[in-house]
Amino acid sequence: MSDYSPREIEKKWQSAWAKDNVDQVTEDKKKEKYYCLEMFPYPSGKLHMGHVRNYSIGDVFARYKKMRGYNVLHPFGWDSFGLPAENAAIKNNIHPAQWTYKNIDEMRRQMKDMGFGYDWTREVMTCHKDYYKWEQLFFVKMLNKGLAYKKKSTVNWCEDCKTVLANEQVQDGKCWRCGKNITTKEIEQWFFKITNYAQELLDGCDKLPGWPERVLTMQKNWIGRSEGAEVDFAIKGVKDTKLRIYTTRPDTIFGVTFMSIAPEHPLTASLCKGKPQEKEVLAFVDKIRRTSKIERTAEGGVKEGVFTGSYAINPLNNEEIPIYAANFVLMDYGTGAVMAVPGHDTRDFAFAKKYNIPIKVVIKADWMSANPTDAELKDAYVEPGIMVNSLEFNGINSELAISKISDYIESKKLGKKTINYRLKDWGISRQRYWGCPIPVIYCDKCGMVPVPEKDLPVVLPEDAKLTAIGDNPLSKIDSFVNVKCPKCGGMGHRETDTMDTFVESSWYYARYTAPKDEPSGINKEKAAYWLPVDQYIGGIEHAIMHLLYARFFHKVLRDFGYLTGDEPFKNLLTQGMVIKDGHKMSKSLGNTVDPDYIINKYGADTARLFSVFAAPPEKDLDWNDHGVEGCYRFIGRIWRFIDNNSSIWNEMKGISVLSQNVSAANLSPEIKKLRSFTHKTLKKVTSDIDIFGLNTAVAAMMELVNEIYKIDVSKINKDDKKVLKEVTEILVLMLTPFAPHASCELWNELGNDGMAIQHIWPSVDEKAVIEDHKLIVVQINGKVRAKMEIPTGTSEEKVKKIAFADVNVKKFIEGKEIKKVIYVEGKLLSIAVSGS
RNA sequence: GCCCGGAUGGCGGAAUGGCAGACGCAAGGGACUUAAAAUCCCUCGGUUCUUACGAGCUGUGUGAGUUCGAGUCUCACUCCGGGCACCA
Repeated sequence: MSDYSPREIEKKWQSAWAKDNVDQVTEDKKKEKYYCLEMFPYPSGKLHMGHVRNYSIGDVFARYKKMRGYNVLHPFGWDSFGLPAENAAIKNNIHPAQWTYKNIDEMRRQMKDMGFGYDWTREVMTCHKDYYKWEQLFFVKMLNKGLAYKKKSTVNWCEDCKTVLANEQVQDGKCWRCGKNITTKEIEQWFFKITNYAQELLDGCDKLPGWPERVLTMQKNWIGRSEGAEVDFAIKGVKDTKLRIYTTRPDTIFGVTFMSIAPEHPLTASLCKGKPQEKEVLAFVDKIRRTSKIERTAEGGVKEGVFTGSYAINPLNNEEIPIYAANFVLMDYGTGAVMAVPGHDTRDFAFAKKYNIPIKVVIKADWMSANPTDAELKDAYVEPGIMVNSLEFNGINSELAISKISDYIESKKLGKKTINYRLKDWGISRQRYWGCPIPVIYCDKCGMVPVPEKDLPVVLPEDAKLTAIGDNPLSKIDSFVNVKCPKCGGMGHRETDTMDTFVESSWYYARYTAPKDEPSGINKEKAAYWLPVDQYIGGIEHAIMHLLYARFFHKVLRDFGYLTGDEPFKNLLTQGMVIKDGHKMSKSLGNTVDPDYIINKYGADTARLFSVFAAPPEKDLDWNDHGVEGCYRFIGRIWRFIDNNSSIWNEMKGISVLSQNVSAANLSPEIKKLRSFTHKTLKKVTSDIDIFGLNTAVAAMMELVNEIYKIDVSKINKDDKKVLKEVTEILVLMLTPFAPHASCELWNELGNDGMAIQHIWPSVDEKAVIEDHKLIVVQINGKVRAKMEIPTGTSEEKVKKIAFADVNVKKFIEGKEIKKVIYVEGKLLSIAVSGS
């Protein structure tokens, strides 16, 4: 063997693996399955270190599981629809498809250079009709079930470019292309009724013990279940119309001193009609309508409102209360109208102070008087307390009053108890070209008609002219738009909206189980064998949207009979970002590191090793070029050790030594110690990988190599050599998931046939791990004063006796009173003393 | 504003309530070499005392607390990062 030159051996092994199809899997009922999945990438053009890290973590884990004997599904694909392809198309005058496929080819080459063990026969590309036609089928089914529907909704709109803008295309409230202030526009859009599943998605959070707690917390908060009541307030001087509000605090209803309604509320216009305030209110509504969604939420909490001129009547005490239109009330949450209680809500309090609205206390804390002065009431009192100023409810606890008042409201038919969710339906319409066409045709006679299953896929036409201005390019392709109605045969026109790319990534994990399958898109038997995904790995940025949408889709596909089980991902690992120079690595900041450079200089094994060694997977990784060198040296040290001792491996050729029962009698003490250390390391590496402690697993292997280097190989006997081979084999096998190329090479160099990656994971010789001596630390008043090597199993009495005989211990307890002695078996003796 | 994280040497990081700083990087020293690179070995939180061997004190963002014992648990605070849909 020669010097470690990674690129040569990596190419050699990559082609050997490909030739033998080592990573292809089929359903095998005899083996336990394991589905390991990393989030698929958007083919932006080049792999970045974030990808390298994500896929290295996944590959270590998948290879480890294979060595543990599982039937491992480890697939890969491309999330290949989306906005960047359209932008590139406009900028470089290249078709989005061409740009995308070119990027995929380049990135696939890089992925293969990294030596990731994917079953490439299962590769999917979401922009291919063989993938998205199934999505169109699911859409039609959802439409028929009422899970897909259309409603009016607002989008960012640039008046100059006459185009809809994604949030990303709005910068500081301005159009990124022309710089003009953007406005909003109401258009008909498609939605998925994810809210139908709100409760199940919430309940499911408690059935996912393999997910990080913080991701579940975020999802729960996002779904945002709240219990409250809807109450109808009459409007003074208006007969049939009532103003319906939603509140989570019915206990504060006697403290209402004004009402806030959303500017877009359908009643706003009529409430101010003919009043002196009409002009002002309409101007306010117009201003809010024109502010973009982003701006409106990014205003930094400036609360604004105008009095509409109308009054509502509190149904519980008949008080007249002014109605305000307010910028902070949202039309798409609750009922779009809020009863405002400044005495017990901080936001209402601030608003009341600003507009000089009275503040009324209805819940009293111990320190409060029933009618506190302004000086006394510096802020809203939001805690529970005793009810006051609330007629027959006075004197009871406010928490009890919530249900009492709700019951009262229901019994008097003034409103009803309700459960609300913050979760909104998922808007999937995009006025974009590079996406999955929504399979619907509009006919003057028959109305909206879904495309029949036999006519799917609705193929995205290739001859689109992409520009940054004007309507969706699809709407300008006559051959696409003008089609016959599937129902009556008369002329109709196609829907030109395409779907949000989150739709593609919501079910790809299921498609991988049978990626070529016809005619249903998901093969039930194969999906049932492989799903759920046992380990899902991806960035924390997908903690809410992607993961929630995929969970939703899984439930929908389950209800359609495609899938079994309620959840798609059993265990989830959210990995941190790759940081350089204090910032997230990104093209725009110019602090990217090219993986090709690392691979060419140090090899894929080093790149893989470093990306899992430098930080624990869940944490952000601070990239440092020097650190890479250390991992390269580590592989080099193993390489040289094996190379320098080839005579030993030759001598041992054909002798199986792995985890043998070695008779300790003939071994020299150092070798005996080394064997024990090796099995301890194996135990640690195994349990570390199981819990994704990949950085400490690598550190443990480095320690083992340091120990191996302490052995003087020239002085060891024949039995010692056997053990040395065992030790080295265990090391190489442990290294295999991390650095598969070098490991395969070294495995053969040790005189073994076959591939290390197909070898079974070594097992721990528990006997070798047992220690005959234990190190006992002696603490006096919490400070370490002595360390003692004591034979394992020594009695507490004897340990104490030895400790108290220690010179240093004596020094620190001399002349002092011993208050307490605590012994922790085989570990520590703690002595508490007092006095001087 | 709300929610979720985090803070340990010059740096990345390690530590079931039990020896703080494993492992790696950087730095310094030595061996090998004509030399350099590579490699191999040693030292490496701060500080005081000691010729030395060594011994002591101090130290995990700040301040309290619980405990024989706290980086780890509790409370209050400071700073940093991430997320957000002003949620009635």
